[in-house]
Amino acid sequence: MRITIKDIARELNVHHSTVSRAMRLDPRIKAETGEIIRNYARENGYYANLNALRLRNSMRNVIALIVPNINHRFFSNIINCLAGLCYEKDYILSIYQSNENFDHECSFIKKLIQQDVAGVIASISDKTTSSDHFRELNKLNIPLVFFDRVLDDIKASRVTVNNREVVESLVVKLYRMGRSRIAHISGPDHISVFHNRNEGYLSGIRKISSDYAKCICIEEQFSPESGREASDELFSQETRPDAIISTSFFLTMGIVRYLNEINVKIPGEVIIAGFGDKMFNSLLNSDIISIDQPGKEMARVAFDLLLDQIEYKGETEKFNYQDIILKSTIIFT
Amino acid sequence: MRITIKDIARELNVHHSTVSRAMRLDPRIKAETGEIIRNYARENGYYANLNALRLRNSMRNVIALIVPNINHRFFSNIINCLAGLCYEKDYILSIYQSNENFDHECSFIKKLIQQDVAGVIASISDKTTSSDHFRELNKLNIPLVFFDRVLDDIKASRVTVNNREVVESLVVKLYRMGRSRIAHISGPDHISVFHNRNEGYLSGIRKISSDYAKCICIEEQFSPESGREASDELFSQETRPDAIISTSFFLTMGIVRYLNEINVKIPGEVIIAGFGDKMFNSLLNSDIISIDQPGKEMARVAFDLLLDQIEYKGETEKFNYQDIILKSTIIFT
DNA sequence: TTTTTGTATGCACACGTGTGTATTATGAAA
DNA sequence: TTTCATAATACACACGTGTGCATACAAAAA
Repeated sequence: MRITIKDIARELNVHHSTVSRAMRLDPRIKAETGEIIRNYARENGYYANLNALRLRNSMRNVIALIVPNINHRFFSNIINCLAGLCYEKDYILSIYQSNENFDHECSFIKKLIQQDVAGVIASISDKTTSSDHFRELNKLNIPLVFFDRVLDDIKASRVTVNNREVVESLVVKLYRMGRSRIAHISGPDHISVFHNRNEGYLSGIRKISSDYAKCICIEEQFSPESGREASDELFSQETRPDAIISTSFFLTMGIVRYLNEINVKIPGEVIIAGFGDKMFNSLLNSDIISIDQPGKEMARVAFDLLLDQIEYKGETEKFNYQDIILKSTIIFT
Repeated sequence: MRITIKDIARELNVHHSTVSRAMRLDPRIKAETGEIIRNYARENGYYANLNALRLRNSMRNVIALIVPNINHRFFSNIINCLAGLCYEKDYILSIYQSNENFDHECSFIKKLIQQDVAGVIASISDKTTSSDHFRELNKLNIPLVFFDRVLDDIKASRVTVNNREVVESLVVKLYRMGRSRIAHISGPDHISVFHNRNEGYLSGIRKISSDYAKCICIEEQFSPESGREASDELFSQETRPDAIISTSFFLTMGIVRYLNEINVKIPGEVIIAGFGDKMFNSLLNSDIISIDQPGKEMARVAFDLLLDQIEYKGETEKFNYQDIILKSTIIFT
């Protein structure tokens, strides 16, 4: 199959260690011999076997990424950024998609460990409640950084956005814009992201002392349909909302369509604020308020934190895990 | 660091080969001994070293995927599907993003070879004109399948969609709908996908014997801005189009916005047909005709073709490379 | 008891590389 | 020619695992 240093050695009647040294330009090999060997290697398409190298040097140059779903703008953006960063630093990025499946997530951890990865960057599935499988990484001192959807009870750095604060301040801002019946269409409360948004929502409602507080947590996969159903629930009640905060673009799609159908004016009768790209939100209706997540920055910070852990050589117990909270921005125009 | 079979062997006063056999449930190891060993291994968190396994068994369980850009719905959808397929078949999917950069693509090939991957699935960058770097894979008998954006002069299977036919038939259909000034906003002609669409366009125009034929090839990255500029070019000429075929969603965004601004009615005055998700296209205007790419099927077929090559044990020269052309569907509603 | 049969485990090598140390070859000085 | 220093290369082992074969030991048959 592939040619090895032993093949070269046999062919040129030298020892394989000589070939090895020649390839790494070791000065102990005579220049002339080195030339001959390297030429032969080049001409015969020699490639060092990475598995052997890794074994020999216990080399780790793979960074693993676990995400719930690649086919999702937020995550594919993160991947895009991480891919670039890894390329620069000569790491290989191995991507694992849990598909919101807890068992897959567990089995990935095992594979990662076997792979002997340098470190793991992860955003947990929406079924993940226990952190036992991740704790396995701790045991083996494999660096771990969570982003966006995080677990708390485990040694790891975390990068999140200020979900709590941004929703709270959004509620207050909507109140100042004259809205007091503000609804919230959110995700499963056991996921950190949505939990924080829910908390922010409630705390905002308390601040403005409104007696209208409706928070619908969508448990299934976000889709226009579930967005539509949630809005229908809100609008079939006696008191209707005059503002809705939506936690995902696909939900917002359903909400906007529903409102169009029942002829409710945006933003006149109901203001819509949704998490996600301004560009995509404005496709639905240019008056939607967008809460933009700093994906690029998140990737950068997560990567840097992971590298810190990878390069840290001191006592494990003393490592200073970081908990970085980035700011998302509310775009009104 | 991590515990090895040698550590276990030393601890339990047996030979490491005994441990190895015990772990693989070799019947030659006494049940009782096996139990003791496996228990010890479990309790002490033993994980087989994959690099050693790979070296020992010249095991290849990594499939590499090269794509121009992960953060793109078409590709992220493909990745999503491939991730699932790989998971089922116990392959690890290693994803490389060329970022439309030729040098990155070349350097990836080298890394792939070193990695000793089982096979490669690739969609080339828009800068790639030579296939020399991919030919390196041929030399080493590393299975290769192209999808969507393919190279011709190389031993590989290919999965594409019937770009030529679908655009040709679309032109004819638009003609039957009463349109004769059909424009085409496309991508770089040296990329197979766009080349075929362009050919289909021209051939369609010939079929309907129209004397209006405007094909604008966007060379830079697709964006709403470039879509807008292209439409502006079309509409600032004396004869205006009454139908536009757009090659990408982001272009379509720009086109639709431009038409809204200059108050041209869709589909009354101009019919818009765009490649991409029906769901996204209809966000822009529910009357847009969508040309849907069978992403899931493409992933499935590419994966199967790759597995065929991987599992093929006969003479390399005799392998029957496939050239599969899938059908994209035109969605009118 | 000895021989046979079978069972349980150990030994040695292989996979491809890299490196400390030993060995040989080369040339210069004695 | 011998001796020594130095340059050039070979040897042997290690990384962690798996496996054919040899060995050891026990039980059953002779």
